[in-house]
Amino acid sequence: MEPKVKTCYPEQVRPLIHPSIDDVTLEGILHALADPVRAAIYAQLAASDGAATCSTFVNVIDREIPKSTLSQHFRALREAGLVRSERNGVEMRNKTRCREIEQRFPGLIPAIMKAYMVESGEKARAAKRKPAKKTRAA
Amino acid sequence: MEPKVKTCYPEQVRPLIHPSIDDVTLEGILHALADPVRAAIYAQLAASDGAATCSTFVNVIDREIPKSTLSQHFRALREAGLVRSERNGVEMRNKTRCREIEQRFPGLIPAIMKAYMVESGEKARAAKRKPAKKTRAA
DNA sequence: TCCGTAGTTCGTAAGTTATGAACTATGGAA
DNA sequence: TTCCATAGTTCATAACTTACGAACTACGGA
Repeated sequence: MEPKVKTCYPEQVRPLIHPSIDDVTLEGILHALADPVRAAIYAQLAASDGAATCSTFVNVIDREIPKSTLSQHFRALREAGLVRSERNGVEMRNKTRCREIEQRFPGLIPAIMKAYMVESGEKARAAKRKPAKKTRAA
Repeated sequence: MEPKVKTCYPEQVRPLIHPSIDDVTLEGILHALADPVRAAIYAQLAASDGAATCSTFVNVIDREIPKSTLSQHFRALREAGLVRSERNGVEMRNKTRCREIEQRFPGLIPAIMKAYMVESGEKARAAKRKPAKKTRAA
């Protein structure tokens, strides 16, 4: 019930946490990308690195993802060191930190993304063959 | 409370589940290797692929891992398609399926293992610098 | 000042994981 | 044979993690 000061520097109030590249761990990266939604977000972000906003991804992976869930996924990617987010007015700009990660773990992200493409190619082909089912759900 | 038939073919009773290589997923692999204990087991198994038993790994990662936990970790690695286990008398022989995975996701496992080595190199160096603390635990 | 948009936080329900205790299977010794 | 030790598995449960709706904050116009 405190009067609550309204500051002019929101970044200081709710700072976005970005680990330094030296604190980025393999465990964190694998865990973050082991989630299919986050992998899809990351892949799409990497493919079109013009700094996309969060709400761009409401429909990755062919189902609607609630705002709050998306927000958590972005936090996970950010705190794993995979993306860098910057507030820009009312929205957020997200970019991959692939350059930095490439220096720390050379070849890791490209290999994972390549595997991701292999798999999504397979899925697309399977979906074309019998278009009734979509990948798994009834 | 049934009399319970004792069969001569235990493999048929409690079969070990190994996915076919086509059912191995990127998600499964990343999830399995995102756990530090499993990553250590896999790395050690990959380095010395002479088919190690489970109990060899009671002390990976500088703390004792309970048998039941180890058993679950091996199951996770097996069901992710990362290792193949064969019963051999009273024990189990575990080998990596790296050859197969390399065909399906070329470069993936080598890149992860390389990153793993980068990180464990760092940890070893840090531990040498101040030998009091061991990597994190009190 | 009010409104709409973009995201975050919180509480909770659902799912996952770790581990001790009890169990199964196997190979050898008595 | 029967008994024992060894190697792993299964089960129950406590601890942790995750997903998502509701309520909230922040910003930029009208």
